[in-house]
Amino acid sequence: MLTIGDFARLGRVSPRMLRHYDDLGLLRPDQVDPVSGYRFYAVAQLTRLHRLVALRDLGFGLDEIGELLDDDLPLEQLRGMLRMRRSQIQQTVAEEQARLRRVEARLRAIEGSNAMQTQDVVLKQTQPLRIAEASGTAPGFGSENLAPVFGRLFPKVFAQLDKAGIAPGVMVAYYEQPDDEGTVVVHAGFEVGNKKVPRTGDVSVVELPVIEVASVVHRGSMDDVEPVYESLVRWIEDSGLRLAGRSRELYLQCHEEDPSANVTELQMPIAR
Amino acid sequence: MLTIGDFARLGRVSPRMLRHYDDLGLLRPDQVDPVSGYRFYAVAQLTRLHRLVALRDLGFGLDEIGELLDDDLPLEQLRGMLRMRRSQIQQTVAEEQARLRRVEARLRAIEGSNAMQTQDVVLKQTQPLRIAEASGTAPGFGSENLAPVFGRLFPKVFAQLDKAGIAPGVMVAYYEQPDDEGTVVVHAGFEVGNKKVPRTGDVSVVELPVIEVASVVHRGSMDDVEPVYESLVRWIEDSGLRLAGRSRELYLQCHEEDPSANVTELQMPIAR
DNA sequence: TTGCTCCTCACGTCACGTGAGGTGGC
DNA sequence: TTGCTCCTCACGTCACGTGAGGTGGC
Repeated sequence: MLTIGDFARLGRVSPRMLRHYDDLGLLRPDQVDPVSGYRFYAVAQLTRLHRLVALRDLGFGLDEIGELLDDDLPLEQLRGMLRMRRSQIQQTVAEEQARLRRVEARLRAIEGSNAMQTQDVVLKQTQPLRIAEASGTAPGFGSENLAPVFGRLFPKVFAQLDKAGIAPGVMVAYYEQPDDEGTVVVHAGFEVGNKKVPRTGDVSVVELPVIEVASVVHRGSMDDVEPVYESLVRWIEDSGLRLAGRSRELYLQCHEEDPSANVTELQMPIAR
Repeated sequence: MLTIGDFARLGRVSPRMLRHYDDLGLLRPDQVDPVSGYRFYAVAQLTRLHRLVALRDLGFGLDEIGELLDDDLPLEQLRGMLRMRRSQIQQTVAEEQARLRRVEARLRAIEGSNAMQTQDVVLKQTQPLRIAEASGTAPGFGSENLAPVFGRLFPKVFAQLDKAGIAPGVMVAYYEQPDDEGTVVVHAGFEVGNKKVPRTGDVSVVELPVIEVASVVHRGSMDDVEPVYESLVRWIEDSGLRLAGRSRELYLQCHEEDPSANVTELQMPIAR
């Protein structure tokens, strides 16, 4: 018969763990002194402790170990739990490897001294977004191409909403894949939440799908957005991800008079 | 100015998180209503939230993020923290992959239906072990070869300890690498803790090094140990580890009259 | 009035580590 | 008497999730 300290040394665990396993009913001492409460363990119990530790080292929680220690656990259930554990670990490994790629991308970015730009890139699901929008075409990207199109589209949508008495939400633009000559279809409009919007010829209501994006917040004029997009694309490639479509832009704060105070979120759809 | 709910939706976090970051001083609201305690955020604060989330996604703790969000953090320190993070993640990945191999080994063991034997294998550091021992040679492994040697060695060491008035601890044996003809040097003795043992010609005191072992508890007669050793070796190979020396045996419970109640721990040194 | 959002506690999570405060045998 | 071991609470860990109980504006 062994004291808790001796049994703990034998099993290479702490006495605290043995008390914990006792509390949870996973490994009861062979005997307990009714007066002092001292726990006494039999050497033969080392088998069960060993099994418990082995399962813990496989990453099972103590609640699962409670089931697994059951002597007449059906083999099929053991197999099932091991398979589940396997796929959980596989997922953990994949996640940590992706995280590792992102850390390494950041380290490379520091060397390349574009540290500022990649500080703030975040992977996330987009918020659900229901917008009233109009579309048009621009001969390419860049403020010089897009500004005139936005100049037509936004007021048009705004006027429609105003006429219907709907307060517009955040200003949004998104793009379709440009054709071979670089011509790009531009969608521009405002978030409308769940409000009913009368349909007219030019303005339609679209629910943008919830997708996974790499997102970065740009502060200042959209004239200066080009390098931010560049580093966003580089970040995505550096992180071992793939671009999966054209970007969305959310003009979160937009003052004509002071573009330096503008805040724009750039979202690029990604795939793994 | 945004309420906490709006800002949370924008940043794809929960209001609870924003309150938590406020409590920790990581992201203070732009304004707080002194009467109601309502928090109000500026759109421009999305930059900082984004940076915070990005760092969190790299696996930094919130205490570290507190340092990293400091605007005039020296570049060298940022680099240092990223490198540390990288090596931590690399270690996590390595550990999880090792764990994955062990789970897969268990699954294979189930199919091979030697499930019982591999249930209890555990990786651990050996306990510090100081023993009084004598050595001899046996023509090979197996009870028929070892029993006569043990029959000479154990009584000899026991007698020495008895003469010196020292209570012997657990009975231990370990082996050296067998030579080409299979002849093996056998060491056998008893744990003596820190007690002083008089040195004599035949009995010497040895501190066994603390090493990493794969350990399994065998119950019953040592005549039946062979298949246990076999599955232990298979487990080691299956887990992607290497054998690194000969085994130790700890006879934790040893009754001549009822060998079926015996408890023996088998330890095999391993390397990664 | 009913929802909705906001607020501040405060408990729960997971597997223990770490005292605090006290007891019993050498 | 001094160490050593044992005991039972009970707090702390980490980043929040989840009520509970209450308030304020549409």
